[in-house]
Amino acid sequence: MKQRLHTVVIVDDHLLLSGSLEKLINSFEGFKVLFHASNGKELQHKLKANGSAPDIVLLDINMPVMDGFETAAWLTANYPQIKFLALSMEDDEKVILKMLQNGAKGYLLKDIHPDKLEIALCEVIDRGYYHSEKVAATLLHSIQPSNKKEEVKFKKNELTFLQLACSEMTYKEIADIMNLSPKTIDGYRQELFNRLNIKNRVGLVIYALKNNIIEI
Amino acid sequence: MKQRLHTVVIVDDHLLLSGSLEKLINSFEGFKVLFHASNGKELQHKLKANGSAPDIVLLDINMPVMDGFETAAWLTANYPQIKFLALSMEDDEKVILKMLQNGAKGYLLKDIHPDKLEIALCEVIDRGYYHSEKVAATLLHSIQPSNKKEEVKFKKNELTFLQLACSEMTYKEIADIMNLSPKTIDGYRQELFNRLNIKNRVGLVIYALKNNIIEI
DNA sequence: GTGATATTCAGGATTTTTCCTGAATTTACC
DNA sequence: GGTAAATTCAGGAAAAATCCTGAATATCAC
Repeated sequence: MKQRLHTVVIVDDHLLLSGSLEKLINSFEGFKVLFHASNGKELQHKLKANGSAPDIVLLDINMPVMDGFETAAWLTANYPQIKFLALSMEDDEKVILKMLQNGAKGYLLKDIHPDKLEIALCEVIDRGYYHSEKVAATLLHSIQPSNKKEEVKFKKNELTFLQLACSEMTYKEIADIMNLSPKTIDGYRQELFNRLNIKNRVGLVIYALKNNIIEI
Repeated sequence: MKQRLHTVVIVDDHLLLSGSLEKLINSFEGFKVLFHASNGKELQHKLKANGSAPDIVLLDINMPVMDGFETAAWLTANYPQIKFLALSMEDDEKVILKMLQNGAKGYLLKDIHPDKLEIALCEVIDRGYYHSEKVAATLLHSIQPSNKKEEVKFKKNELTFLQLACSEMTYKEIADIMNLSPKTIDGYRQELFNRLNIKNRVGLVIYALKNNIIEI
């Protein structure tokens, strides 16, 4: 005979995906979707309203209101018994690591084959986690060449300056906004040029974009 | 009694979405998914191999190998009897217009409710097209203020300069590469500043990024 | 406190960017 | 050919960015 149904909750702002995912998951033997939420806040409310917690949460990362990172942290803190899998489009190494650090039991790319999803759900139930070859490789890679490129950290003022430098403001105007002397701003600039190994302000903009420090 | 089944083909590189979409669509009355393709090239092959053409194609826009625009043009040219709906994450006005110009019978955002998909499919069968309120509004907007912001075109040299300006090179270095006097480059710069209404080189970089003139 | 370190800021100089005007040359068109 | 328009380029100057060194101040550990 079959064991009881494992319950799943889907958190994703793309209704079309979450809706059709539900059909797919319900077609798997032994799994049933309890409900959806389109962001973390909604998940919080529905979990509180709904008495019973699901076995598994499928958690999208890119969401409005309360994104996957926050939601992951909250789930880990408040519902440690719920196992959740991160669901995302891109395989950004930093993003993967952050989600796993926040307690995700696995990381699924949205371009996987549907059969893989069934495998992943079963493995999470049976072994407590699921890691695709791709993610496993990423994990391996993340610990190997860590000595090569050391972490670049920014102090709060440096970050503010970096963001403001990606605008049409002059350094003098930036100094006014930050309530600092233009000479201090010049110091920030010089320090960043050295640390990031760039030659001019355009380099700053490119760096900020590549490292997701600003959006355009 | 029910009329014959309407056939659907899904073209999307996200297997998870296309796989679960299949379940969803098959659950709609009167619709059946024939097959998937993960890009335009694959669709071409499968259409040729498969004798019968589907009634409807759901066409993702962002795909590798052969994207939605190319595929749309090819479908319109070679299979005019197939009605296809564009499927996308973003509601970029230019993208919507381009797909509709290329023959799409409608434009679906991936965050719509699954019920909307059923409505869209039925309307495409019955009326030949489907336009959500959002897309209809975009269409309206695109024809109204068209007189306000006129098209911005670039000459070949201007474009080259614009791209090179988004680097750490000085204008003198750019002039050397383009085999022109630094004063000519200065002329390009000034002309672009005026036309694009920007104040400095950072503005150029931002403009180039926003308008997909460069990639980072 | 006291020394070490980090932060803020100045002086001063050079390079680059930005701006304005106009001239020489090329191209387009009738 | 001749005229209009576009393109290329110069002179010259002000503003901004870039670079280097060092000093005053604040912060922190002990």
